[in-house]
Amino acid sequence: MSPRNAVETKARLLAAARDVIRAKGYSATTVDDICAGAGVTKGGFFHHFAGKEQLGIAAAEHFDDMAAAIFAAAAYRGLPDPRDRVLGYVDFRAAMFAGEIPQYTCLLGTMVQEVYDTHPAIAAACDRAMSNHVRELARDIAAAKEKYAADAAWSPDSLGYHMQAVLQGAFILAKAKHDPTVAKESLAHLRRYIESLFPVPPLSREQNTHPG
Amino acid sequence: MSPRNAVETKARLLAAARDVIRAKGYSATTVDDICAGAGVTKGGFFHHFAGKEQLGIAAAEHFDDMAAAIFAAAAYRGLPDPRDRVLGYVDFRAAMFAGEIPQYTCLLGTMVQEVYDTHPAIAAACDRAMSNHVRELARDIAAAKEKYAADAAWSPDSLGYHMQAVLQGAFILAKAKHDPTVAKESLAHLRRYIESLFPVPPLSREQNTHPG
DNA sequence: AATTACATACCAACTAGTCGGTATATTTGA
DNA sequence: TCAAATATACCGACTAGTTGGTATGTAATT
Repeated sequence: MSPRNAVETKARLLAAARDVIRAKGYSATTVDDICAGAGVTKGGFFHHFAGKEQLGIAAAEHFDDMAAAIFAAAAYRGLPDPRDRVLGYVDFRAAMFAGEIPQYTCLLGTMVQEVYDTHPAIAAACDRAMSNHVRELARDIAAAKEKYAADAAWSPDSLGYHMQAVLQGAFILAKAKHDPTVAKESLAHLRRYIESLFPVPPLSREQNTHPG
Repeated sequence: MSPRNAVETKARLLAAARDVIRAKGYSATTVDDICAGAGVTKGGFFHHFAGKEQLGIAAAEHFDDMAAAIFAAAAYRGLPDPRDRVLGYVDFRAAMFAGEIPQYTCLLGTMVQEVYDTHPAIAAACDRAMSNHVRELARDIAAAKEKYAADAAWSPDSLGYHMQAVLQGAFILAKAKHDPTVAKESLAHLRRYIESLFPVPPLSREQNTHPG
């Protein structure tokens, strides 16, 4: 809360944008909403951002950075087998479905749904952020595929995007029902699918848990 | 375009709402937008709807009715085997990913994403419409499950919702990329999953295509 | 004649963005 | 070292335009 700290004020504005937009959507959130959430006046807002659209772009990039940090630090990332890391990602996301809806839903999907046609610059920022996330995920997917399903026809990227699709759709279900139960069941289906894509050889399971 | 036809005017307003909201989102579409799309003035709009929120609710119900008619008339509905009908549904939806984005995306998912917290009545209408759709779908799923995977742990409803989740997520991917390619690949993953859920006995396939 | 189905004109509230001003840092100059 | 000068960070009132909604009028239908 220290005043006259530009980086911190900007961070508060971005955090407020992240929370308010996830709760009300991009179009319905006013810059006054964000100012109130950040404890800044309009003058301060427009000192840091050229306009509402610029804030949307910056919020998408900020969200990507935050997400990257969270997933990089998650425990499942330390698992030796890439198959376990991919499944661990799904479990990690499933465990997030708790508390208030705006806290676990995705700013990128919420924004791009509304503005894909009216604000192409925001849509492009959301695409970049989502693709960054998929790229990280696809590294583990590619490693697991090489180990357990080298000849399969699908690409690691397509599975990474499919996982994002299930997540985004699960968020919509949770919003429609004001309840994450059905959304979590959808993630359970996704997990079962991924398990089936990477069949574990019954006898050599112990050996396969070794890295490499 | 015949004037003084109340039902047709209301239908034009609902059609305009369906198209404009899918293109711009609920919050960003003004009632003037809808009036312009329907060729009606504001007085006419407020004669038919008590307010913008009432229109949103009616649009959700209208969308459900329209979708029900489309899927009831689709060719795959005539297939004798329920497994083929479930897979036929996925193929039917995949084939829809063509043309302009607002023409194949889902009004319900678009709206509920924005208004789940600010307009609970609209969110409830979207939930009802989506659940109606899933209920129809789950009838075929239940029949296929009884025939091919009677002992499986998942419920027909949960798979129906999972299929909707993949579709809703695929729409978001298509919007982010302004391209349906990745979205269609996600549906291909969904199809592969459903195939694996209903394993066809290798020798008795001919017999199994008989109804009953 | 009465009701329905619209059109037109209008309003109060709200919205993104502007603008002049002020308080705090930071740099400069002696 | 310490002002003076300048740049940065932020405030809050204001504006031009937009928005959902209303009040009133009028032509067609019953």
